[in-house]
Amino acid sequence: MSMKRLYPDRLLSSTNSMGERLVSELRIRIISQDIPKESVLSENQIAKEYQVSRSPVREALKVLEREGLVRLGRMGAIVIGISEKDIEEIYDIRLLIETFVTGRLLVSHNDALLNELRKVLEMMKIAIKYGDVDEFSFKDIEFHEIIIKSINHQQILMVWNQLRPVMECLILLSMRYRSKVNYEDFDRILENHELIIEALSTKDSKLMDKAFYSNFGDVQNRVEELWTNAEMMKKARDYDG
Amino acid sequence: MSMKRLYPDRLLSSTNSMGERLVSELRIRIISQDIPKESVLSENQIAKEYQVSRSPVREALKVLEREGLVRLGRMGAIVIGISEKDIEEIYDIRLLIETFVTGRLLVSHNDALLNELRKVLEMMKIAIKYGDVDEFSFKDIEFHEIIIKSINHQQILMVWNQLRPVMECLILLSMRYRSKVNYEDFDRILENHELIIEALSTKDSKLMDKAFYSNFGDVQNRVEELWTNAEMMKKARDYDG
DNA sequence: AGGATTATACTTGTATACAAGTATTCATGT
DNA sequence: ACATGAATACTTGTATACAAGTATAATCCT
Repeated sequence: MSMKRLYPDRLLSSTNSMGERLVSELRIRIISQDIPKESVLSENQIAKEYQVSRSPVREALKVLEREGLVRLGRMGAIVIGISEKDIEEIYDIRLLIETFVTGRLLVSHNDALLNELRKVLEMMKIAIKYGDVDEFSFKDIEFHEIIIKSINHQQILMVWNQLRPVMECLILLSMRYRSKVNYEDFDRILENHELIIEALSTKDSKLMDKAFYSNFGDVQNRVEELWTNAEMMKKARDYDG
Repeated sequence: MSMKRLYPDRLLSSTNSMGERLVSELRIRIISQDIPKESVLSENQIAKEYQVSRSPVREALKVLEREGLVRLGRMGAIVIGISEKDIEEIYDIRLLIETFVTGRLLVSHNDALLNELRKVLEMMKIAIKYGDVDEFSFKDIEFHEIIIKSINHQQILMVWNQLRPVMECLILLSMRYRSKVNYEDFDRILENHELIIEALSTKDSKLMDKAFYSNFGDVQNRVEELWTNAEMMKKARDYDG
């Protein structure tokens, strides 16, 4: 790949195939509107651009189709991208998942889980202390993923896994943007995660719902403008740590 | 493809590529345990068996991996298959989806939806009257899909779409099995669908929940033994209308 | 005989070649 | 000038070829 890469390398385990890298790179380019909506991509064109053959490109496009980011027609892949409605809907699903999960966690106590969550939260604090926004984003997702994995529900996990990559991009971009505009937001995000741990530890279901709900509000509402304002999105794209 | 095909042709629109056909065929073979769990499939082996090249096979396996039916390792694809826990979990998700959807339907009245549901229900009755179990199954799924699609929630639809093919197989197999063992089950399934329509039309949320819940119970519990008993599964596989 | 090492037959990932179909363009006929 | 049709340059879907890696089997050495 020749051009500047938007997706951070460290999130790609070195064993990943070219196809998987392509997916990550194309995904964030589409979501950040570096590849504009309704543009048409062809396998050959992308293959040429990234100096690879059609095989991994084809693979990548299939994945992006399943994530709803492109529509594969007979004549090229049409870029759908992400709308504000999509983002709302994604958080609908996330709320569904997390409500389901915490519902099950109320009846099973699990100290190991709480410990791991505290560990990740500490890491989030460190990350933000040193201005490592990408790492912060990654750990944020990991925090929630740990909770979801804790109930051992394969199908819920699959739904999460389908959503995860897109959400990762959304969070990554919004956090990068914040880091230049609303740095104090991070404190509130951290507080929210404390609240989640608190709710899980006391098994207070109302507190739990409140914590998740306000977490979504925090993560999402504050940067609504990001998704419609091209200038702001450019800032988020051009972030380089 | 040379051997007997388990997946009914008519559900494959003729425009489908070889890869998509392969997916459907492999999926039902895995779920019906015609391909046993923990067996190892290689791209070359399947390609040879179905007289196609590796390209469509590779594509098919990737899809099956996303559905959790196989695990793609460095050395062949290991068949995971479906466990009873998986089935329970799938119906967890389905309940989540349908509860979410009907929650939204309570505030928006939609006569066109009800009409379409009645139409499909009539078709289900005809199908079963003439002993067309596959068509009955297909219409059953369509019934629920229509409801889900009615709220115009892209992400919910994507979750449904991810689940749909596997569920289609589960329903297809269980219905085939019923048709030889518990034919009267179909009447109760029809009644349940009447109940759903009734609940939707009166906007009775309790009735709605009850209808969906008992529908799941009906669809699922009665044939639990199917998924553990190889003989029964063979019957369901060998169904030929 | 038994353990290490080379050979071999597999596996996937990627590149390339070919076939079939579609949109565009350009020429041609009136 | 304009509609019609043939040529061309694209597109995807599939098949095949090659490279790199891995497990199994055979061989060799002690």
